[in-house]
Amino acid sequence: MTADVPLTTVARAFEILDSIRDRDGASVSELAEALDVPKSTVHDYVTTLARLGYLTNDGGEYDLSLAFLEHGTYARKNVAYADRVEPALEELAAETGEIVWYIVEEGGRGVYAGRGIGSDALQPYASIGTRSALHTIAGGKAILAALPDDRVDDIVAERGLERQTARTITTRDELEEARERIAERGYALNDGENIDGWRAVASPVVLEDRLYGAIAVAGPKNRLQGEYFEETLPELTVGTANEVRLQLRSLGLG
Amino acid sequence: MTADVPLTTVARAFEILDSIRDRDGASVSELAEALDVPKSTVHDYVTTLARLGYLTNDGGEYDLSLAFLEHGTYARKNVAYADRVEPALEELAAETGEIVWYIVEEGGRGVYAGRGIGSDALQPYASIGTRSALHTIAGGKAILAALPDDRVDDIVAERGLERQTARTITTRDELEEARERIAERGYALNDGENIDGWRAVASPVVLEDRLYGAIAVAGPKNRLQGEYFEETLPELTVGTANEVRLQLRSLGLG
DNA sequence: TCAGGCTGTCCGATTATTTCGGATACCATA
DNA sequence: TATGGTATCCGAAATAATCGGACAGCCTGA
Repeated sequence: MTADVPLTTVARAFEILDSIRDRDGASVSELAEALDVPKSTVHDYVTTLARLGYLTNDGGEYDLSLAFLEHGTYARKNVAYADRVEPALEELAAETGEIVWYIVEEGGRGVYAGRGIGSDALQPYASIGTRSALHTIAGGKAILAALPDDRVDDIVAERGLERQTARTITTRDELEEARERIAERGYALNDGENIDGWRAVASPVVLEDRLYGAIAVAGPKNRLQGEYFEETLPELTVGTANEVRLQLRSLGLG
Repeated sequence: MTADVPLTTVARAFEILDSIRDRDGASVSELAEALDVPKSTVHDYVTTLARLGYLTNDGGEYDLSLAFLEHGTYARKNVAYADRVEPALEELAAETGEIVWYIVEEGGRGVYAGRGIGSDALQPYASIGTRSALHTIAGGKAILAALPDDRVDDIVAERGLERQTARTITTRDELEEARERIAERGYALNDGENIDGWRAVASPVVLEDRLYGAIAVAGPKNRLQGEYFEETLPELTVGTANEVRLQLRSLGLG
């Protein structure tokens, strides 16, 4: 049940936090039942977490506090450099009218770390912090193409290649073929592999052999098609990825 | 050293996370020295946190992971309803050209939970998740005016009224006077009480006796002055607060 | 190539902490 | 005022965290 880690108490604390999030807030009894742990034990955890400021307690209903936002914003800035990337995302969003994402790999999954919203953008299906399987999204495929083979091996071994739609890449052969084509062209395309009717174009951000993430433009199939989808958009996306690369270099990274 | 809570192990885990954040990433030895804890103990903590996905480990350098972003985004949506508020913030930002914030009270402090950026906005001094003392910011004063007296007593007892600039409110009498004026007018003004040269106007968002937060417009003193600062901006801000109130009501809250 | 000094990591007995049933207190609602 | 549901408190038993020390890995400079 609890992960096999040195400190089981810490693992349980985060398990409880996860459970509270899944349930959109929860009471002591609710958690005790859900996790099959005595109420008194759950009580120890939630009071500790509440006193530390990581849980709010609204009349016995516990929920995650905004303290996570503080840590999350820090990680976005200092680990993903998303704040430095966002101006370029906004630019590309303004040019295309679509949603633009900055995707970062963490733990073998793709994290949506930055966003730009264009004027024609549809309601986004993800938000900052959302995680997706790398092989199902354009940005993730761009990242997989830029990562060394053995890292890809590890990721596929750990996370698999789960199907999301009829078009999802599900075999290692298909993935390898895609990686080669992406590496050759410098950009990745996605045609309904994650969500039916959605397409995307993505380009990796690589600086001095270090992969930072990928820039992705996403939109509905009826707008992203033909030459625009296959040539214009890739060109723009690669251009933005380059811009971001230079921006990161100017920070002394790489 | 460690807070007086039922589960010291959990407190120590978060202490380590805080310390890593303060140091902008840290190694085992660094943390061991800083916290005066044996290396082996620190090692147990960081490996646990890393295996749970809350720390990244880049060649012995540990740093917060984007997992906090996931939790933080959740809290922003489900605890603060910031995503529902942001369209109105953007509107007000577009109208005024300044930065607009949605401030929420948590643990006796003000948390910047949502943001809209106007076209003339200067580089913001805060970011999403930043916390400020309530009595030093317009949004915080609006919140203090809307909270019941005994809650304010508790907050002042816990957090005090620390001075930030020459103009900061530092006595309970001044605060009480401000609260009355704000409650009467429906909005709060800030004139360099947090940062010299910055002014702000804020209005609380109250729905069926429940206080959700406050809308604040902030900008440089040379732009926010005279009738515009004292009449036009308050009017706009109160209007937006109302809009947000209706938006929250339509969600079935209150 | 090797030594030195710095890391991170592993181990296991000791020790301190967590655990959990049960008792109690609280707070609605009927 | 009783009732059924909560949260909270307590303390002995059991378990998990702790920490010194041993080891391994990795640079750096000779």
